[in-house]
Amino acid sequence: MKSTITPVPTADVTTASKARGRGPMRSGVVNMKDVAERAGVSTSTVSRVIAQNPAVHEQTKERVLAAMADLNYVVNGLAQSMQGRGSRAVGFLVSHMVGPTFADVAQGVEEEVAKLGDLLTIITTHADPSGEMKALQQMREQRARAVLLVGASPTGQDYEERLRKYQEFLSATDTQLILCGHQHVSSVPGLQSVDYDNIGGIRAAVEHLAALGHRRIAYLGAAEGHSTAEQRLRGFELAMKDSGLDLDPAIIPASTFEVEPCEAALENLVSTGADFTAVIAARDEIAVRALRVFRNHGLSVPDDVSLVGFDDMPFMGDLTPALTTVRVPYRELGRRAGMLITDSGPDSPQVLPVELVVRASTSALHE
Amino acid sequence: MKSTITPVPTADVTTASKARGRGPMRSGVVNMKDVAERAGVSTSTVSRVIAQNPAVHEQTKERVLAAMADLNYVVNGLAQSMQGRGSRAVGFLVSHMVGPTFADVAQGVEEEVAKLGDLLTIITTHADPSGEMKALQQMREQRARAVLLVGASPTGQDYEERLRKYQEFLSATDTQLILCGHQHVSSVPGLQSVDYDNIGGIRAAVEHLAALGHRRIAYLGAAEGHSTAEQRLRGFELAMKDSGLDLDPAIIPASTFEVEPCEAALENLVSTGADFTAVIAARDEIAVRALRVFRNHGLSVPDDVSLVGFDDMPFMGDLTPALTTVRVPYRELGRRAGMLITDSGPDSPQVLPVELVVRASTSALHE
DNA sequence: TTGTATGCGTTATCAT
DNA sequence: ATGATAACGCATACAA
Repeated sequence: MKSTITPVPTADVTTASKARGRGPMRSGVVNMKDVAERAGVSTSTVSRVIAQNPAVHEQTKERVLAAMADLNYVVNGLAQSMQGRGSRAVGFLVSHMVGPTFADVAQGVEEEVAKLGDLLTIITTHADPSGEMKALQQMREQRARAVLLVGASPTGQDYEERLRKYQEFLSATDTQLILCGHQHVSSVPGLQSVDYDNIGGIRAAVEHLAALGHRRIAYLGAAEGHSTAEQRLRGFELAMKDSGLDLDPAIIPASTFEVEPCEAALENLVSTGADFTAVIAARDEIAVRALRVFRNHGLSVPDDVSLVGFDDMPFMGDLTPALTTVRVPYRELGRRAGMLITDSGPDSPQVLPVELVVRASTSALHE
Repeated sequence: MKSTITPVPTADVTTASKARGRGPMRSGVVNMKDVAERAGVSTSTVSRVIAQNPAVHEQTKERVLAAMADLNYVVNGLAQSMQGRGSRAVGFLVSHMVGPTFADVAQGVEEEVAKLGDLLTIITTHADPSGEMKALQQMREQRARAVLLVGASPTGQDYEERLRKYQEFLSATDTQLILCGHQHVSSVPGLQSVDYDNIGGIRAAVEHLAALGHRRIAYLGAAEGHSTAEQRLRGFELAMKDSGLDLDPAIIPASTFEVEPCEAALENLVSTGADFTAVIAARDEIAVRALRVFRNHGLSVPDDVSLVGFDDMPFMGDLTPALTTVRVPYRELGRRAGMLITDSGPDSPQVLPVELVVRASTSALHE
């Protein structure tokens, strides 16, 4: 029968309190050498047992395993990572951890990288270049396998320049850089990306409204300088043109991707009696505000005006009226990004399709 | 003038391709020794510069800094951590990364631990003991500073036993175990916890309804075996008693904490003409379904029946009618957990207060 | 102020 | 099948 020693984890180890000369103190945690001594073998053998190396005698292996159990041994992953195989960290950089879209993307990534035993490290950058650099530096120091830049970014030459710097920055530690939920940037060599079809989503919305007879479609969230906002706006412009509809600046108020300014802009549109029969909101959160504005003004959705959102956030189908919106496969987006890291997906830039979910907030134009 | 050498990160390092005898191959990444040689100093000096040790001559320091820049040197955080210096991992274990509550808690934790330079590692356990153990093992191997068990859990002796095991398990690597969003478990010594006031939240809901004249209050989400569900149900029972109201099993259908069964239970209640004037849903998501059921049956909220939810998820104020619900400070919950790790908060078990947000779904009982 | 020597815990190579 | 040894990259005690 096996011995039933109850080990006291951090104490009673042979060398625990050994008086030593130089260098830092022992952590007090059981290490491989302790196991080796207890099992009467060398550390090499212990290492082999851990690595499941078959070239270990069955009996020896059992002795080692027993020693490990007795001493409550836990292999040091940091030391393992130092042996060249690289660390198992995958960095997930996001401006803020906000809402279900973040959660879905993160979940998708985790599902994939966990398959290989990689660890997802999430850092918020506060939408700040210096925060971004700080996070990248941490990921370099951790010798991360990959870093995901998740979500929208400022647009323009500046940012591409920054990405280029990031890419070079990370190359010093052989860390892969991946854009997730951001249009592909071809000017940065070696930069991979996974995105979803913003343009197609807005196009679907426009075509849906056009098919219902709408010709005067307002757009909320028209903004420059924000990658996602620009993509969606561009989609709107393209689709309107392709549908033979007029792009009237009067009902495409320039604002930001934020909720408040859009609400104010719509408020203004409604108060001044602007001419439109439908509204496309660049984000569900804007659409929700629009709903509120219309209600305040005694306007009925969809009888007086049709409304389409974007993202299909939770509860959008539970509003009154239920919101017609564009569903984005955020979870799948994360999964694809993860597959890029684990080499189980194609290397070419991916753009995931989105889907228009038609609900009650849109209806055919009367007469 | 300084030299303007453009360094090629992973190549051209003096010892990069040195033929060697034993051990693993060099990673090819610039290390401290490379920097030391280039600066004409010892690695000790380089180390001191990195550690901001003031006992380094200004000129020497600049030479070292220059060498680091030239070679594109990045300190190895893993090696640092092995000396007890570098940043450490903080594990965030959650069954699924779902919704804004998860995101808020995680954001709160990150805010705090980032202050010490620690890294937040998020792992999903799939509500599965073996997944939990796997995650704990990974965190031990990473020598994590702390592990957070986030969210509800199964209840019962079994689970407390498991927690005890977890605690002992993690003690082998000096890793702190913290419960977050779960009632304190005093039977496990050394186990810390941060929770919010489920009981008080439901009590506030009951008292609000009672003040409005309601006496027949139904409860949706009455379930055993789920820590949060049990807490809230217990809060309901206590508050009803304290308010002098009857606990009628007929309108407290036993179900689960899941949405579907609760919806079915309410459907049944309504169809059979059960006697109640108000409903408390144990979660907002259940409340949303209740809204749907009432609408389908032509019942008006709050005219025919008042409704209260719990969590104050996004958009609850945008429903029709706007939902009265209990707001939980999830972000602050995360922050407190983080403070436990960084030792900037009290060690005693914390229970954060919640707040009833009164909106349109509740109203005074007619006559 | 700086360098030397040693240790952190692991794995890979070579030799037996 | 097993062990001795030399890395991995860094930090510290001590000597100078």
